[in-house]
Amino acid sequence: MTHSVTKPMRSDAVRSRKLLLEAAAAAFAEQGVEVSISEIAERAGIGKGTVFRHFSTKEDLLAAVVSANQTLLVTIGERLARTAAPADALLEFMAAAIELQVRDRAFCQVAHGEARDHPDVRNGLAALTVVTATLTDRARAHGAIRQDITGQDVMLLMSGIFQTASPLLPTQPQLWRRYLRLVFDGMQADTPALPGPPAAPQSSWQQAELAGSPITG
Amino acid sequence: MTHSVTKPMRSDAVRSRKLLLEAAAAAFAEQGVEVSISEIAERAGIGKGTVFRHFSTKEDLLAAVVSANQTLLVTIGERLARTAAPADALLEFMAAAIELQVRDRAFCQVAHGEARDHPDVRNGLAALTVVTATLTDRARAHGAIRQDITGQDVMLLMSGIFQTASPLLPTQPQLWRRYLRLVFDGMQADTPALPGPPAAPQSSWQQAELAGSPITG
Amino acid sequence: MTHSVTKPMRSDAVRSRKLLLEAAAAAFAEQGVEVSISEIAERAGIGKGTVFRHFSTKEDLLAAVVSANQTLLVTIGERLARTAAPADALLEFMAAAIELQVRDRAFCQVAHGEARDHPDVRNGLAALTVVTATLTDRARAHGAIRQDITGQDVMLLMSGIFQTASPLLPTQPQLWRRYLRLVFDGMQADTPALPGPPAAPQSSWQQAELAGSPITG
Amino acid sequence: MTHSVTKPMRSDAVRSRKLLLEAAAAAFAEQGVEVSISEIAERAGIGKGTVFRHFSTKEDLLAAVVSANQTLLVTIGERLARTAAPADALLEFMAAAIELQVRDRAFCQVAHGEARDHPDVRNGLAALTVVTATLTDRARAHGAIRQDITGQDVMLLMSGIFQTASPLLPTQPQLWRRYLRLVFDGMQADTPALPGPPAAPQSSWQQAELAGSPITG
DNA sequence: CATGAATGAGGATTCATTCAT
DNA sequence: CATGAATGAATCCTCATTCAT
Repeated sequence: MTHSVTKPMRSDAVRSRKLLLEAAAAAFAEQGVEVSISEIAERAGIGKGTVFRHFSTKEDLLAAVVSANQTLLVTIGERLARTAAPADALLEFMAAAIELQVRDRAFCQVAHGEARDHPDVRNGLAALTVVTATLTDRARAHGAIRQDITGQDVMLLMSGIFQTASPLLPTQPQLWRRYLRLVFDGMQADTPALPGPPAAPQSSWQQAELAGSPITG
Repeated sequence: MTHSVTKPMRSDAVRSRKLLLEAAAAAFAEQGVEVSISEIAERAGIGKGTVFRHFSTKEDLLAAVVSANQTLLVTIGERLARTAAPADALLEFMAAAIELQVRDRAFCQVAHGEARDHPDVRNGLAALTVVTATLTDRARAHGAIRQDITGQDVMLLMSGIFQTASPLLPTQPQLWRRYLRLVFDGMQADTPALPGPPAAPQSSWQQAELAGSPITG
Repeated sequence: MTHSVTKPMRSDAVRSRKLLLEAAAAAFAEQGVEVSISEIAERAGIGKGTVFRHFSTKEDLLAAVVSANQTLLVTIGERLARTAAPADALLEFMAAAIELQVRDRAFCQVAHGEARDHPDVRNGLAALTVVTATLTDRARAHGAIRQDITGQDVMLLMSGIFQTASPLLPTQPQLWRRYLRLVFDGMQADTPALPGPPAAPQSSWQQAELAGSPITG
Repeated sequence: MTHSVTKPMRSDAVRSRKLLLEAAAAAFAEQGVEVSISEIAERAGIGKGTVFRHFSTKEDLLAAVVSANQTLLVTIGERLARTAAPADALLEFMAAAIELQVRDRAFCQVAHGEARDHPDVRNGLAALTVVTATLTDRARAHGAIRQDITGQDVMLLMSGIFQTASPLLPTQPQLWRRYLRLVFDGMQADTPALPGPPAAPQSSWQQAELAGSPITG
């Protein structure tokens, strides 16, 4: 990940990389993963070749953008875990995650499998899983949410909420708050246990892949 | 809709069309709208040209698959509205919709704008909106859900739930039941009003298009 | 060409063939040789398969239409040769040919090589060449045109005139009369001999093909 | 037109573009507008993608080839207007135009409407119209041609002559001289006025389009 | 015999990626 | 090292022709 043993980047290369990542983040967010490398390069004001100098495939670039978001979220989650009360910390974390992602078309696609095999994305997801579990466990321990909710449930619910609100984002940019509130109410509901086991940990993605889709068979 | 005056289809054409629609439904569900016509044709065991004989563009084919799903849902919803108690009707309708769509990758993309301009899809959505509103209004009138939930909210929540559960579908095909329960609990919660206005009716999609995205600006 | 030894056509087949030829003539005239067999069949009110029952390739159909025009012209030319004065006969023949063809987009394309290899077209052209030469020779013998104009020249000039006027046909349908008059004046001009030899007889088309194009080489 | 502020093209791009334009000109000339991009690319010895890098549609490529010819002709005409006597200037201009175009199958198709809507072609045609009118007016003013011949007539006649001679080009490449002479004699003929009004100025093409074809109705 | 359903080769175009400048 | 020119595989779609009904 880091380049501590390699020669340090030239300053213009550093600048190019920054421009590229910003442009890519914006482009992926607006248009989804189908946006072309040409357009990203143009938005960054650099040449197409330079994109491939920094990231040897398009998927690497996407993974870099996605994992930067993941890292940011992890940081936010860790801070909240240290500074906020259990219930507040979890709710604020979910709000932050959703607000960050609701504007991001590519993130929805990633949630559905795009680039999920990339090491950086996988690592980011693992870190995110850890911090989400921490926050969830604290909230659960303090009775702020029902007993049968796991960190993995929370991760999926965050993803679901932004996807719920995403279609109407242009006209109702705050709609996600409505559904976050509703879902959080559900997370606190004092009703019989939720049906089925909680979501399995992330490694199930790999198993899923190996197993083949039950739809096809 | 019906073609009572038209000559009936030849049996081989009927068979081809059936194979095609099944193959297309499966392919779109598994791989999303990006799946190629060639692959669909191959899976159906027919020639590429035959696909275009039945649907003159790829988008028409997608719209046919999507609107068939929409029609099925509308039928289910209408039956439930006649036969089931208000709260049960709504819950069962949501369950049916989610179960039908959770397996469908293309449906997620449609929820995010793909093919939404196709007349068949638009009509299907309108019909779906009507029946969802009916069921929601009944449930609300009977006090089965909180007062500030609209049919449009329900449509978005259904879409969100299947998208929540979709990533883990291969290993945990029943996971959506968990989140449907949780959301339905949230829909019944006796807490202060949900923040913000409910989702605007569907026509806001068009307005959104005209208004341009606030993200880009 | 004729089917004297074969079984006579069924009356519905005769009717289909007539409808087909009329529709094809109109379609080729309006849209050129690129018009699709589907459209021709539809205009004729018959099935696509029936087109191929009557003409086993599209080129055969085109050749039939073209050679019907050629035959008609030959008939007109032969009558004029019998009934009109030499100069009038030639001028009227040219007028008839141009008027017939000026509306025909496909004919321009045939003039430039399309279907020229088809036996029927070749035969029609041969017959047309004969009658044109007859009329030209008579006119020349009577001093109605300059001595160095041949029948082949006249054939090419007819073709050129309708192509001159063709682009403006929609707005000025009578424009060809203007250029026929002008060319006919040129054919009578009392000036030094025209440069170069007259056009060679039609067989040169074949030689041309074998020789390859001087442009490419 | 010129790109004085733009970065100069890279030498390899210049070479590709030159190869492409030459190959395209030859291919369109020989085979007409129906020639495939694949074949053009192959003849140019470049990849298919490179064609689209230089011209974003096939029609743009065709327009580039056609308008290069138009520009060349305009230049020739303007020089002749400055340097030659009125009658000679017109005759030489017609000769140059015909010689340039007689080899060009695509040009015939353009004369019949192909690509006429492309801005470059339209502009080229307008410029060609202007210079032809200038030369024609001078010749008429000096009594070198009859009074009722307009520039528009001359443009159509040039087009007609090369189309007259085009079919026999491979075996008789100089045949057009024969018909140019004949037509020019006709343009000088001292006979009663030519029938009908002269050809309308070029804008009639547009009117024609709007009016619909009298053939179809 | 007529029909139109099925076919698949072929065409224009896009775009991630490679490589000469 | 940055650039953008070149590449060609892959995509959607058309249409002459074949063949089952």
